[in-house]
Amino acid sequence: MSESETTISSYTRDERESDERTEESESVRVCPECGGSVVADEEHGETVCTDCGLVLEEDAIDRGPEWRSFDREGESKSRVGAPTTKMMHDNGLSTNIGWQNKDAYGNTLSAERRQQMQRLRTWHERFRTRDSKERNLKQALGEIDRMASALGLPENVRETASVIYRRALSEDLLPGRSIEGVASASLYAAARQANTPRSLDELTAVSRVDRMELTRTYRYIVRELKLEVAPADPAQYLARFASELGLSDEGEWRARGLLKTAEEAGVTSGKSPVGLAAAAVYAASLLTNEALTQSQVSDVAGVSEVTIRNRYKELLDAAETAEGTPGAGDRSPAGA
DNA sequence: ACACGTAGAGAACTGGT
DNA sequence: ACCAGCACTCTACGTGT
Repeated sequence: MSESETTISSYTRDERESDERTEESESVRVCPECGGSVVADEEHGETVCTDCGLVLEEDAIDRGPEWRSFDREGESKSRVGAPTTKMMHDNGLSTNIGWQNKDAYGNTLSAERRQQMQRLRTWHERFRTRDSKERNLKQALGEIDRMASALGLPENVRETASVIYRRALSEDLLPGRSIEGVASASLYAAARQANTPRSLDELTAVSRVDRMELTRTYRYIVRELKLEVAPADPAQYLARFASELGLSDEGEWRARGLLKTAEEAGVTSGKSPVGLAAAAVYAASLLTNEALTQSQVSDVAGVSEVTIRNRYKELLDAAETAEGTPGAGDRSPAGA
């Protein structure tokens, strides 16, 4: 793969350099003022006369190649080519034999040649998706794409689901499980990781597997792949909520402290992170006399007022009990 | 208007068998 | 592997300040 890559890119570079040379030689003109020779100063984006210094054109656009390499040092500066994607079983890097039945010069092929090409296409396709894992992957990614479309999930979720599925495949989690089941579970996990969760019911509505198999498979792959679902840290919501509600820096700081003490007191386990963040913001607004209402916070955070009510008292209680014991050494596990 | 509490329903996870 | 129970959240409603 890397061989063909370097071949292609070096070709591209040569071609571009020769293009530049032609442009340069064509752009030699004569100065209308003094009759001297005119050159393009590409560094400054100007076309100037070398004799009298008259500027004929300025702010020229440099259409040449970039001189920096944005990927790896010393490699091609070319940006040509489609992006690779995990959504295709071969990362979108495969080649295909064209369908037009024309040769490289655009001439139509003879009947004999056409038959030959057709056979080649068939075999090429067979080799491309040769072993069972590749075929498996091809089918699964198709499923993921179909379900994601039906659920209106964005592309990054599909990418994530594809990656999860690939990991499941490479860790041999597939035997004994259906492709559709693992594909559905991957998508479910991906949607949750991307903070655009879909409920199990929504997923089973578009999936070919029933709800039980989905939950079973989902739990299995989460455990085996040690996936981090559930956005672990409530604090990551704080900044957004605080700015949308116009909470002061002081308030945001106190909210962060409330979450920290609550976590150390072990009262956050099992609670929804969004609810905790919302409650922390509300509680902090009370402490700093900023008078945010529960419904304001509820609107921005997307959790009910009831949840805020239930949580914010716990947060304040935890903060009070922690008042006397500023134990920094104690670190209780938040997850369990 | 806002804060607060409660009841009933539903969804997702956990543990027992 | 399956099922029942559980803790949590939501909606809806009523009450108090």
